[in-house]
Amino acid sequence: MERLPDLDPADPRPIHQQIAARVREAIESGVLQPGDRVPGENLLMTRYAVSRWTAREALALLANSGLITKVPKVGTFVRDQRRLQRKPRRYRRQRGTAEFATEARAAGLHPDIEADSRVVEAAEDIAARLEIPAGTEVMRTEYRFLADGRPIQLATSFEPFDLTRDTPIERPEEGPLAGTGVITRMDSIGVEITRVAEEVSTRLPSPGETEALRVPSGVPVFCIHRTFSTDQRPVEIADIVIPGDRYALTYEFRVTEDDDPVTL
Amino acid sequence: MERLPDLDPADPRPIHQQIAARVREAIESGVLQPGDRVPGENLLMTRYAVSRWTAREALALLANSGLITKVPKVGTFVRDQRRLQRKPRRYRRQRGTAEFATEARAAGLHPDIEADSRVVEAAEDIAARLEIPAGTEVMRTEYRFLADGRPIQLATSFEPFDLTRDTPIERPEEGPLAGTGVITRMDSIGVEITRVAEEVSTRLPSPGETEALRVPSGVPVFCIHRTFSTDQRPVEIADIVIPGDRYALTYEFRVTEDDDPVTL
DNA sequence: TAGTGGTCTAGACCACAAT
DNA sequence: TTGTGGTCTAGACCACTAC
Repeated sequence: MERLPDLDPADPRPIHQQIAARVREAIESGVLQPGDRVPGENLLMTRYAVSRWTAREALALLANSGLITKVPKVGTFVRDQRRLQRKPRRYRRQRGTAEFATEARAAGLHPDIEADSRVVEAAEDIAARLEIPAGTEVMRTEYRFLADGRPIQLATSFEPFDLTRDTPIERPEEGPLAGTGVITRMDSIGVEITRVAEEVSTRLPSPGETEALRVPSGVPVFCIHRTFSTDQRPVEIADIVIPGDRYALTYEFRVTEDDDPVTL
Repeated sequence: MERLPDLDPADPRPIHQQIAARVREAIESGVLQPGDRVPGENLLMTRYAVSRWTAREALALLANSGLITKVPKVGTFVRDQRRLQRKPRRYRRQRGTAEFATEARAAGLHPDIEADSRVVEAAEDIAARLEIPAGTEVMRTEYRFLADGRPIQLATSFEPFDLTRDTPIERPEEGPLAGTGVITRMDSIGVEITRVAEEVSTRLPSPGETEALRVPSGVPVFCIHRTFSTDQRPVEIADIVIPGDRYALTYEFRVTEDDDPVTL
């Protein structure tokens, strides 16, 4: 019945770590395939003659490292580790469609975008990133990106309101240019975006993000701070949160001489 | 003595989650500052009249989300959430020094690099990324990057051995060009690198990485697959592992017309 | 020596899913 | 109905740190 090997009495590690190692080896060697049921708490208790806590802790180790998923009242299963999607990050003019929708369709998924815009006063950190005084009016837009109905990306963008006030693109996701992307929209009011900067960090999701993105426990998220700028000033910043298990971010450059900047 | 508020009997959440929420609020509100001691298991047991397990689970929740650090036999402390270092990613010729050493010195740290090179036969995945047949000889180099003696970055690089065999740069970290970076080294044998691609993913560290990088539990790592190419072919690939709590990756582009690629 | 977190036992009750 | 994981109690021994 049980494929898991015995423990090694000479192993100095705690028992729960040894049990976790046995299960891990079974997964990494392919004995247990993604989606397979992992021996549960009861099974581990009897198999290794340990208490509930020890078995539970062993599984917790694996769940926290993202190797397995616990489904309450159903069982524990090997997680699928594949990264299904890519996020090529290039920025071009005249795109005609926003990044996300293009990517999703390329992956055969039906994209959907929910957006909620309102004018707010810029907080300290937002103001600093937009290089405007704190308290200045900005248009803040919260996005939820859905693929086949599942939320897959969150973003909050800020645009200085003095730029877009009383223009057709006052609200990013309304009007004729909805869904075309920042560069196209800004172009339409004569604002030429020439630079993009992204700062990528990673962390475990907050409880709110766990819920909104439905990420399994133990899966980190990417957090991207993106800035679109003209030659003069930043004109849009966005904070983007992406599940780390479903995306890889790709960046490409061309190497140039000396102090000349990079290109692809 | 205790600043933590009482629990709400009407709260439907499990007790350990409620306790974790109280501690979390104390940290996020600034009552507990980074480095401060967090109420330990014994204190939580008496404060909320719960068992050891409940108190422990509450702290485990916070530790797994990276908010606190448990130090065995010493106590539990609020983790410093600041990202101390940046990793500007630009690639230029004639750099003279490898990326890492420059970055570290800029941050006032003493850099140190350990490297171990050997010739191996390329496995399937490595061969595919280098666009060579599997089994071809490659020079594989394992790096450990230290800052002030602490390991802070791991990398494994692969170079097709037919390129560098019997040249002064056969082993990347030996000879006169040690520490100068791939672009400079390849230049010296007439191989002109013109493109760089990075694919960034994130995950929780493997047990080995946890140990090698000494990352606290609950901290994800960046995993970067980097490819240096000439106009003809890939000439170096590297898998880089970086603690996610100490680095942010920055990428900058210049926006270009239509199908023209990106630049900074 | 007192206090900490690490590890572990041996129980218990629960709601829910699968059957 | 059975089995699952979720939650929780009430103990225990340990090694190590701080004092």
